[in-house]
Amino acid sequence: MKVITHTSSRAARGKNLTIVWGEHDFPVGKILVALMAEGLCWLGINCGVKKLRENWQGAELIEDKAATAKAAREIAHLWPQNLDKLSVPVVLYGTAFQLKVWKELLKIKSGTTVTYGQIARKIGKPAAMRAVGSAVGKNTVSIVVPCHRVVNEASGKINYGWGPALKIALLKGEKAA
DNA sequence: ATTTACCGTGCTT
DNA sequence: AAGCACGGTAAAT
Repeated sequence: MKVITHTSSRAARGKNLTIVWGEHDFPVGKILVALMAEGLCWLGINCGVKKLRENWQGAELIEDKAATAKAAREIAHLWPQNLDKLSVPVVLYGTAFQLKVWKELLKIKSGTTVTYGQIARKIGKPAAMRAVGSAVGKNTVSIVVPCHRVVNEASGKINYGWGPALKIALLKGEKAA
């Protein structure tokens, strides 16, 4: 899987960008797939365009289901084991710190989980697990960048942007496969 | 069992 | 430019 990264703050994101998006079926719900010229820049679960607009403020958003169908089909087909074979490049916009965290997420094997603390240690900032938590939460390409494989160290506390039930469903699907 | 300290980000003042 | 709230964990109370 090809990954393209851009360092930017949230506010600077989306200027002069055209993004096409569409909603498609996925085993655990509807996914909203968004593509820009470089590749896949957003994947939300049951989320609606509102979230997309919040994250790409300055961008021009165009609904075009036909344009996103191919990528969506590929994602549904490759999940859960083979997402790293995705032919569409993944485009990540974030701060240097966020990009580091997201790249760590990409290394997590399907069917396994890591804790926020482990990621903090891996990126050389062992005390920054809270920051890792917020960076994980700001991931824009769910499922492909497996933010759902990051769990709390203690007890069964589950926190997930698209709802805890979805996180469980994703993990269950990957474990079973 | 509660509180404190740690870090990066984005929103508010 | 400074302050605040958020999010997860280990250590101190």
